[in-house]
Amino acid sequence: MADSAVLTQAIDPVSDRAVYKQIADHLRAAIGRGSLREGEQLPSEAQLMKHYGVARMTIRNALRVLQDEGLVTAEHGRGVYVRARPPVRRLASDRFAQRHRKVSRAHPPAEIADRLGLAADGDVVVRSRRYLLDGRPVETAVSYIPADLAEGPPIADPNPGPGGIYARLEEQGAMAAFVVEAAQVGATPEVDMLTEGHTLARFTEDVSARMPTPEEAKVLALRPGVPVFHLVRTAYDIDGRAVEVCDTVMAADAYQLSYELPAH
Amino acid sequence: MADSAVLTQAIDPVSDRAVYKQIADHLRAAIGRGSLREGEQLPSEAQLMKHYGVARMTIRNALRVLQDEGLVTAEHGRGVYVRARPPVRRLASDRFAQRHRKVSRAHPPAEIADRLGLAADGDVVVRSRRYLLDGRPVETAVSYIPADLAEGPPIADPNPGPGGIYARLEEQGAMAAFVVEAAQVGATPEVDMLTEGHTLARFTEDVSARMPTPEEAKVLALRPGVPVFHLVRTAYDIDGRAVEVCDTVMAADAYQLSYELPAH
DNA sequence: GAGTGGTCTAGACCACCAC
DNA sequence: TGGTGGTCTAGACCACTCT
Repeated sequence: MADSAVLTQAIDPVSDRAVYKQIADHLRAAIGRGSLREGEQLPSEAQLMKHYGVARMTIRNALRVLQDEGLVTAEHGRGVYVRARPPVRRLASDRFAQRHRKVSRAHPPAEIADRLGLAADGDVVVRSRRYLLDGRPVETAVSYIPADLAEGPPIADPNPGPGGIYARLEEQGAMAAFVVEAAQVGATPEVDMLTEGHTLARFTEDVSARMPTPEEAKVLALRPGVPVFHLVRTAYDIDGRAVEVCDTVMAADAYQLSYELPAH
Repeated sequence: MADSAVLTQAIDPVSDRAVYKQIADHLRAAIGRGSLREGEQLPSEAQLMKHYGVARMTIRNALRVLQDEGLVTAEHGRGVYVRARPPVRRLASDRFAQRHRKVSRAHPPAEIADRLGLAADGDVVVRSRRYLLDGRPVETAVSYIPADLAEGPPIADPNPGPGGIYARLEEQGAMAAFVVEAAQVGATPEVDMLTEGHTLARFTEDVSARMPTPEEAKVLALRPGVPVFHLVRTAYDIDGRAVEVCDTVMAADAYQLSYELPAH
């Protein structure tokens, strides 16, 4: 563990700045200058109480600040550790494994129906899946395709069988398969199925970032202080019809989205 | 204020789930089903203590959970309020005002030099600016241009004068101006200057999301629980040379990034 | 069993806001 | 001036981890 001697500064109790914030500042500075290195354990709460001469809640408030900033993580019964900065990972799609595929037919949420140009009671085929990166769930995705565009057994079968969706589609002959690669995003390698005559022309992607809902935090096993990307991709055919909306939530510490844009 | 009668459920003190989490669950559900509406004030801490029969710290822990999730905001001396969900704002560039322009010449950080294909001691022109949206600072941006590509008075002058940068460039005749619009992003309307012969061909944008550093939170006046977008855009000319790197931090509650991608 | 962080109590004083 | 949230104290018991 880090010796608490690395924390030489004293607290000014008459300062306007709250004591717990001053302590957070000290600890943050110690991390910043490398006195506390990545992965290293911080002094325990008891040690910090003694070192700074304050009550436990004050120490805990200071540590909470650092946790909220994503600088440290607390591990119950073990200690508080300096967190490695979220790694910048370029995604290679082959590192992904898909699990928990689910296909169903339903009425779409209003916002989705709107994007698809459907009536609120229009039928869509819904495909949900979860992506794993090195065994960790990092992304959930739900795609919606108007029911009249998605037909036949493949869409109803979560497991396309040997050769994947391509093979099934070619056997049928009546379907066209499109590899949907969102430019350089790589984040959402996707195969979608549309009935013949619908050639994909373009996509739009709307990207938001926010803190996760409790459910998202649970599903994605997110540590406190990790936001999520919320990405909504709409695919249009050459007639300008929206043929798919894909709604994706990603753990932001596992992704860097990369886009390639023409200067035009 | 919301009547605390909207919170009808009781706490199970023998449950495994921590009491403060149960209380957070109750309040979250009340917000979710609309019993507590956007902008509405929650019962005060004192009322909640009485209602749930717990100590103040327990209530405060519950409220902290909701704050971290971005569902409520506390206002000192006033109360705790249900927060409006981060508005989806399509950006119109004319809503932006630029302030605090600063132009300087320096050695670039290692990562920037790397992207520009420069030696670590190479000179770059650095332009910093801050964008305001409805008077609120929502974005800070720093762009780096290799010094040998950016020449003459305009680049050294934060205030280009009447007619803007274009006019100055045309007067000089030796420079070409490029309007750099990151496709549909709209987030970073940008005018860059390059010496003649450098025609922009494409951009890459790398997008991350994370919690802000304390400094970023201060500069962008971020409320707790609001992450930031970190966007690094690199511009390439037709020869494949990186001619500008723009490093941008944006308040995630003020932005939705929109990208238009060809299906190719 | 010893040490760690997680939760909770029951107080206290303060700064800020609205009336 | 009274009510609000912000900070802080000094305890307590618990669950978890490691040895």
